[in-house]
Amino acid sequence: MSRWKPDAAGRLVKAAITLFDEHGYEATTVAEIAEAAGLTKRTFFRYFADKREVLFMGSAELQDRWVTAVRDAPARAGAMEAVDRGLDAVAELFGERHAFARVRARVIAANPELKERELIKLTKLADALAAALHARGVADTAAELAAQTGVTVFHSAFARWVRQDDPEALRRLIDDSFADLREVIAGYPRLPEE
Amino acid sequence: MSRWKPDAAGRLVKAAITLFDEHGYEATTVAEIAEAAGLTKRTFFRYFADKREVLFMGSAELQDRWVTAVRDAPARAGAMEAVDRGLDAVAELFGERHAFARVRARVIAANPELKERELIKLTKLADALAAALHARGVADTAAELAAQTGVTVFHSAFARWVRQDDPEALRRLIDDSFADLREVIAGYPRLPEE
DNA sequence: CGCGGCATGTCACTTGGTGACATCACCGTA
DNA sequence: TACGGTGATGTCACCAAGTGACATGCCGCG
Repeated sequence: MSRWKPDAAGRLVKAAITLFDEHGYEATTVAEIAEAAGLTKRTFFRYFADKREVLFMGSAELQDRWVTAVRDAPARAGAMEAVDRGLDAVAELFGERHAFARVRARVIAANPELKERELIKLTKLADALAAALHARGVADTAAELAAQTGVTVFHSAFARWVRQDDPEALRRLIDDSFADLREVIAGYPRLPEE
Repeated sequence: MSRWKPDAAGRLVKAAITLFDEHGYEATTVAEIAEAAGLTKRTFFRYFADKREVLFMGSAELQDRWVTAVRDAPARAGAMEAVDRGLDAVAELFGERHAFARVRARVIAANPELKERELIKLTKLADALAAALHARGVADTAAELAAQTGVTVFHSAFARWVRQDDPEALRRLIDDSFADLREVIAGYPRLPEE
């Protein structure tokens, strides 16, 4: 038996999400989380840069999958299509984590600090996607906008996914968002009256 | 002569942006800002909920103008067009603040915490716009997407505006972003090859 | 056997942020 | 003129996030 119980980071995440869900994010101190995981505050900060970060471990994996899929999309696929390919991989990734995602989403929704962190993660994700598109030869601004649009669509669909019960519904919800977006954009500009 | 020097909030903002620009955001303490403004730390927190907020006083005005313009757009204007109407008002608002906006943008860009705050302000802005669109009869998801898209376009254009020298260029840059976006979206989906 | 690395603990410290209470010029009113 | 209320500010004590320096002690390796 080794000196320490294994998976310290995992224990911290689990303890954190449990306590956040029970008592709220603000009311939970890092010391409490650490204690619940059988560790100390100092150790918590060795694994996570700050208190919020404990809820965002998985975001790197999301980004990796999506970016990889964009890079590997067929050369003839346009920017938006390449982005959409990534969403297949992403939807699959979340399929089995519906329950966890729901709790996590509830905790995040209840706290502005956590929403901020989520938004910056999404922005970094968009930046990474834009870079991947750029590498495919998409022009600068177009890459940026296609990436940001893909993230927006995903975010919108994800929000609905955690509000309903079917873990398999994510891909369909994404398609719905895409369709709505296309309609919204297609309708503009109308005849610029004046 | 009144008991206190006037415009405490304004003095705090000015002191803060100066110090942030000179020494960096993190290296500047709230106590230092307050002292530079001839006040105390406690008073700083009476005007601003936290240290970041001192850089985001103006965002309420941006939101008000945009939302108002959306509400007042002609009834027959579509969602995206109503959003675009607001951008006229917004572009005008920023015309005379190019210099200040540049310093502020530099400070924000240099610090992740501040970027987070900016993102959540933009999200709240998008939410407010979506609500205004909803009030115009636009369907839920469509309103959300149109609003978020408008904010994305604005943000992209704004970032380019502070990187160049012409204070009047904002509206044109917005139009450029819009054009790029339309092109990106219009190209998708191609034939969904299998 | 001994030694060094590495995950963790201990401790002291800075800073953001808050609650409770004190201060005191200004203003209206008797 | 005196007097009491109001409101912006100051003072003080405190909590929690986050960090740097250093201590500890199993584990594996020579």
